Amino acid sequence: MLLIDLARTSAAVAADSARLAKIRHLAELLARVGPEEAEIAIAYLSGELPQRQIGVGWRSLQDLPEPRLAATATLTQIDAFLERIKAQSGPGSQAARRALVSELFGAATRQEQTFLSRLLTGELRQGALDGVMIEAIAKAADVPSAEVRRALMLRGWLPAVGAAALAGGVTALRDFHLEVGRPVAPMLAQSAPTVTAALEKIGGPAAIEWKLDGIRVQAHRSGDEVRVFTRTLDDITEQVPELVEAVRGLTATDIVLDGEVIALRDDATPLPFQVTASRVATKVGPREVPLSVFFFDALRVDGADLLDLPDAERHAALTAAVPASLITPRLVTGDAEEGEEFFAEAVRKGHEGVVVKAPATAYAAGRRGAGWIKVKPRHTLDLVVLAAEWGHGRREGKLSNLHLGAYDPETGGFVMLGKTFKGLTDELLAWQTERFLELADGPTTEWTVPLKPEQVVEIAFDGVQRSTRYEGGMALRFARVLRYRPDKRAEDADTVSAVRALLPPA
DNA sequence: TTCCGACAGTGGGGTCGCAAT
DNA sequence: ATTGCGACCCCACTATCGGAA
Repeated sequence: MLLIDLARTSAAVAADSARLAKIRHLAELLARVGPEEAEIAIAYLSGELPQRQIGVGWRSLQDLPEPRLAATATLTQIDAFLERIKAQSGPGSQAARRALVSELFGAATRQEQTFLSRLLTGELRQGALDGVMIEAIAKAADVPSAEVRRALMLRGWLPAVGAAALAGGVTALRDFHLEVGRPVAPMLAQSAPTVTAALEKIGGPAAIEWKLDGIRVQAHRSGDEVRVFTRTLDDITEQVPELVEAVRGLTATDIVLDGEVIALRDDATPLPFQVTASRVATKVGPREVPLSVFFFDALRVDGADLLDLPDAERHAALTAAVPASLITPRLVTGDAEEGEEFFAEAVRKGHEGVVVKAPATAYAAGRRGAGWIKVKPRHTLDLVVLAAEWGHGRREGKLSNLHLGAYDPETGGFVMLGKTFKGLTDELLAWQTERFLELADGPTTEWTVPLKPEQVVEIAFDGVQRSTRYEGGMALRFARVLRYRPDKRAEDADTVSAVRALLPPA
């Protein structure tokens, strides 16, 4: 199959807003692709690469050669080429990559170039990724989409699942099983503003667990062999020896556990997320900060798969196999007041919040099902918009991303604390574009419009963290817009010292 | 007919490793 | 030694479609 076939399908998918039409376009193409190229086609059309990453990002795709007129490249050829690009390493590798990228794009038509650069930068923008592709595979292979979804959870890689479905139907999909050593796509959580709201959503007693601000891990053990994977199924075994030892210390030898690694102080309160992230990312050099691990789910214990069991039964298996010191604190209750107090206690101890879990829910990966609901405290500040950036994609032509500042009464100036683009409705985007063009003041760059510091905006965020990026030495975590405050003047905005007071101890 | 679950899109700060400067 | 890029960790929110109610 030719790359241009995929590029055309992608364009057709992008042109139709209806999801069913997108699925039809994708399924039609999948029906035509041969077994050798099925994985590549599914990967590309769901915005992924068989190589996963090849070391080429937006910057490497800035100056591309003129396109050709004739499209001749096959999927197999493109795949082999990307493999070559990925294989470059050592001194001279960046130049070699550039040369190969140039060769690849020089042999492509304009439409192929567009498709390839979007694919390589991870911005396919066709309104279809894994979720829609699952439906397209189900349609093309004439199998229930639930079967595709389940196989994906177990295998963690949709192109492989899709190729199997196209070649062997439901029978092939049912051949995917939980394998110790191969990571399962992790179950994710929705969110709610309060524990009370979360309990209402679940509609009965629920398990409430501390939400630790660390890194999600899935630990597999078979005999003495232990492997540890992240949320995106990357293998981080070498970076977390403490976790490996903890799992080796269990009596169960055939086990798959879900949990969180985190760096704690001596008094068991959590260190900032940055500390945990730094420790886990470090492959070479000293490991001064110790890591702790807390498990909250068991997917397999002593050869028994638990995925389809309700949460309560999986947790019973977890407590039977793992000592309490390695299990996330948990309370089962239907009482909202008791639940709120448990949440407050977790927050008092410095943790991120809680996760509320419906007792009957099976382990379901991929979808953010209503089985798990996270609850975190929310802070707010009134800040001043210092600049705005032009948006991309569906926000093109709109001023989208805001630079946020706190008031400094000592200088009469403003200290930048970060940016946000979240929480804006289309209406608000339109309004702020007009408003900010009126406030524009100073040298505009290609993307950024500096503003007179007059517009106050109420911002929600999860916390204040230390920053080397901003002069004030602080940045907001997960900032989002709540509403504009036309009633406030810039001098009425929250002050730098008020923000500093929210900074946790080092 | 209305409601709501699931999905895709739009980007945020921070960290590391690696190659180039 | 420093800088820039790519890849990864954490992530919130809105718009939209289409099946459920």
